[in-house]
Amino acid sequence: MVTKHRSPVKILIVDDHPSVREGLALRISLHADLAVCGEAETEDQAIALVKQIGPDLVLVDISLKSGHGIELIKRIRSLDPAIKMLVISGFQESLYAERALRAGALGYLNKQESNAKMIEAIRTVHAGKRFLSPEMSRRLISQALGASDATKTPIENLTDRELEIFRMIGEGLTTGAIANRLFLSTHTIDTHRENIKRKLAVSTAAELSRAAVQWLLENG
Amino acid sequence: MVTKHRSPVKILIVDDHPSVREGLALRISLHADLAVCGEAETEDQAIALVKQIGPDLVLVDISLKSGHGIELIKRIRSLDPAIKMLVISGFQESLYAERALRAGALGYLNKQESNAKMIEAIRTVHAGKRFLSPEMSRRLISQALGASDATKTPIENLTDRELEIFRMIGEGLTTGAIANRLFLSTHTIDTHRENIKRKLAVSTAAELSRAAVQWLLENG
DNA sequence: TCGCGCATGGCGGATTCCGCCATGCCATGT
DNA sequence: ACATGGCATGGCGGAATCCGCCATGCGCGA
Repeated sequence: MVTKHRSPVKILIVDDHPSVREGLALRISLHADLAVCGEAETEDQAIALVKQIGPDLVLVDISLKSGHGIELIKRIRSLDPAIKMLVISGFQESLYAERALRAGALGYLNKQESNAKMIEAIRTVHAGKRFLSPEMSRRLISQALGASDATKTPIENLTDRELEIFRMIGEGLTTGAIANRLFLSTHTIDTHRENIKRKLAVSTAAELSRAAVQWLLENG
Repeated sequence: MVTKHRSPVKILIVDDHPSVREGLALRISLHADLAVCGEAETEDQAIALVKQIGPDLVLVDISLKSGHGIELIKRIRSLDPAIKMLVISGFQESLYAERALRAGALGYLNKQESNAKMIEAIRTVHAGKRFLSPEMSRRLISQALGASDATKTPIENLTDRELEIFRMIGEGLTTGAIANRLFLSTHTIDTHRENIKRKLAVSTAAELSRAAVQWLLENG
């Protein structure tokens, strides 16, 4: 690819909170080399905009209602691997960060970070380099070096899909409601519930619900 | 121009996400009759700023890490009952919303709401009137029309037996397990569950479970 | 005495739970 | 190239639960 000298980086913002989107857009627009080229509220909106305007970089809020943004990241990567993605999140939990990075994002940023840090992250990711918090880096490195099991909680052994459903259980959704929201059979949700229960070592639906609500309150 | 204008409403924003604060501040600053006079990240910071600058209205994110903002609302009201408070939240959960309103907030707004809605909420609350979502209003009204005492929290309207069962639900016990422990028929537990659901204004078993776990975690 | 809240429990249909199995996909290793 | 294994999807059948309705009895206050 030819390096572009003057045209600003086209950035697409994906977040389901209008206030967050506006805040991010404002902060970005203060820099001449960056330009917000669109905003999306949902995963489908985001995909449509990616196809339509072909952004250079997508800023994804990982705490989207459906799919946690992980699915969105996967879809964007499969659409165009050249598009850089930076994940922003309110969770300090590395849980989502690691999944997001594995799915194709180049960087991970906490919402609490300063404006300057965010701009730095955007520029770093746009240059094709990873941007991680020091603690994230440390954790991933130590994990790569071997001692992966010790630091993992049972929750981290859940697959992306399982975690998504686990969160919905924690939000108080019924099996049917989850199936509807994900356009899946209730049998599928049943199976996922079964697998989650096994991984978390709980035996009844009531215990599963309790674990999900508790985890969500502590980590959401 | 020699217009005789009222001084703008002084608004203090309390939220632990800088990006959310900036987004809110931007949206507010577009209106001449409103002015952001300060931002706080923590409960203590908020109290200090309230004492220092005496805002007309405080915008509180209910999902603060410590105290869920409820304690903050109580403290501000005891400092100066004239200060209006509007609660914003990413969650539609009635448990916190209702507590917030009872603690002294005048309005409750979901983060997903449009800019116009938020400005409307701010002006309504500043005028000393309540601002609630249709959903919240419906719940509170149906609750008021029920046989419950509106001056108490929903939980306090539970009978001893109901509270006992509510706690067990929160511990993750199934209907059958509760029946066994109390030497009662499962039908009896069913009826109690039904009555508890009505009093707490929730509609499904999943929501009941969520409310029970949440309440148990917050109260011994 | 009358009513009302409270605890108890039954009924029937809808839904969910639970363990089991099957298929298809894809990444990984040999 | 092929085997393996993890992941997502979803069907089956019996058990349990949920859900709204109703009924009984008891105690307490108007």
